[in-house]
This record gives sequence, structure tokens and C-alpha cells, in this order.
Amino acid sequence: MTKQRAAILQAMAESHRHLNAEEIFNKAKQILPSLALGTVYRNLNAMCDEGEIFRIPVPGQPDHYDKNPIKHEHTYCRRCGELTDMLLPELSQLLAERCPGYTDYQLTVCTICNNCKAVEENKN
Amino acid sequence: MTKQRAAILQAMAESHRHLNAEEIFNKAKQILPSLALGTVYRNLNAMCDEGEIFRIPVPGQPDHYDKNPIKHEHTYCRRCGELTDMLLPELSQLLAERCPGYTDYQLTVCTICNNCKAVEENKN
DNA sequence: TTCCATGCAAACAATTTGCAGCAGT
DNA sequence: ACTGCTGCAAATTGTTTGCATGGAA
Repeated sequence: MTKQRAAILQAMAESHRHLNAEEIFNKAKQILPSLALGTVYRNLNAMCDEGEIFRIPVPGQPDHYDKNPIKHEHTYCRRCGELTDMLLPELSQLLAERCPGYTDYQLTVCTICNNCKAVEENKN
Repeated sequence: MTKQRAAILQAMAESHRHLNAEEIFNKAKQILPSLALGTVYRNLNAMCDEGEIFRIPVPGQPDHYDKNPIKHEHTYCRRCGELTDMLLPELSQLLAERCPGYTDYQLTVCTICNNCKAVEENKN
């Protein structure tokens, strides 16, 4: 646990959103100005490997990272880009039955979030 | 439907695997030697938008493309990289209930495929 | 003093884009 | 003659890597 990694974790903890590598870098740099972007990537990768954090692949966008250590799913709003957590415990159960030998999965559900839906309806 | 797009579709159709953009380019170039890689990307994107083909995001790898017009899921072998189709109709049903407003989703299940598992057991 | 993680910058891979020219209508 | 799609090459974007340095044990 270097001070660089601590700064990265703090940056992630302080945000209520799921940040991507560059956003994490910008936040963590305020804590530790000497921090380099390459170090952020190296640490994020290491922590993903160790299972300490999760990578969230987002279609057409850079990966985002999640500090929540419990496996869960994500919803991605096509309009505003908001990423939100979602629990879908049925899925891993389903995969256990239907997909023997599976080690992991990555699910991203694309939606129009409630906010954006409301905006859309106001237009009409 | 330009001859470029026809060549791309033919290249995809002739392969039993799910190819990525560069693989499609190489195959289609044999059919239409003047073809450019940028054109392949442009057409693949256009066809994805139109729903004519599907994009398969693969963790840590370039996107692959699927000519199968029916929505389905994919299994990705961590060892050999093999991508195979899988039907999981329960999922869209589940999402319809649990995730109102969802428009689409992308699921890639990471596994060790039967082949690789067999190889592994032979080692022991 | 040893060693691993860092900072920095260059390299890389995948994909996108600007623009001039060509093809089809 | 328009128009849109193409080929080409350069530009972007996200991420990784090599290497010399630096800080902690």
C-alpha cells in the first residue's frame, strides 16, 4: 500500500459516481500532486486482479472502476451516461446452471434513465 | 448496399467464428482488394446501428462482430479466446421485470471452455 | 543496499476522422 | 451534375511499457 495507491482509493471513495481512469487520476492528483497517470493505470489493474475493485466496461467509452467489493451489475444511460448499480442475483444462479465452468461475467444494461425519460416527456 | 459492404458481409458469412474488424478486413480484402480498413469500421458501425449485426465486446480485446440477427449471448474462453454463442432467453425477461426502460444489454460470460479444461486435466 | 513502485515520456492498439476523388443515379 | 461512399493517411483515444530514479525496509 503505497501513498499513490492510497490516494487512488481515497479519490474513488470520495466520489459517489463510478469514475474512469482519468477522472480518478485528476482527483487523486489533488491529494498527491506528483502522481502520474501511468501509476493510476498500474494500480487500477493490480487492484482489479486482486479483486479489490471492479472494472466496468462501458460500450464506446473508457472503462470505469467500482470500489464496491461485492459483485453486482450496472445500468448505463445512453442519454446522459450515468452509471448506476443494480443487483441481479438471479443471473449468477442462472449462469451456474446454464454455463458450467463460468468464472465471471460482464453485463452492462443500456437504458434511458428516469431523469432523461422525464426530460423527454416534457418536450412533447 | 455497396460492393464494399457486400464484401464485408460475405467475409463474415463465410467464417464460422466471430471475427474482429481487422480479421474481417483481411478476409474481405481478398474479395475486394481495394477495400480500406476505415471503410470496414464505417460499415460495421453503420450495420450495428441499423441492428443488422451485433458488436461483441470482449474484455481486453478488440470488439468482435456477429452476423446472427437474433439477440443472444456469448461465452468467452479466458484460455484460448474462443467465442461461442449461447442462448439465455431468461435474461431479457428478467431485465424487463427488474430494469424498466432498458433498451439493450451486453453480456459476455468468461469461462474456461471444455477443450481447455480437458487439456488442463491431462496435465495433472 | 536492495528492490520494487514510481514518474515520465514514448510506444502501442483500436478506432475515428478530414478530405479529395470516384461511382452510381 | 449531385450526392454519398470510398481510400488514404493522419489524428485521437485509451492504455501500456521501458527505463532511470527514488524511497522504504
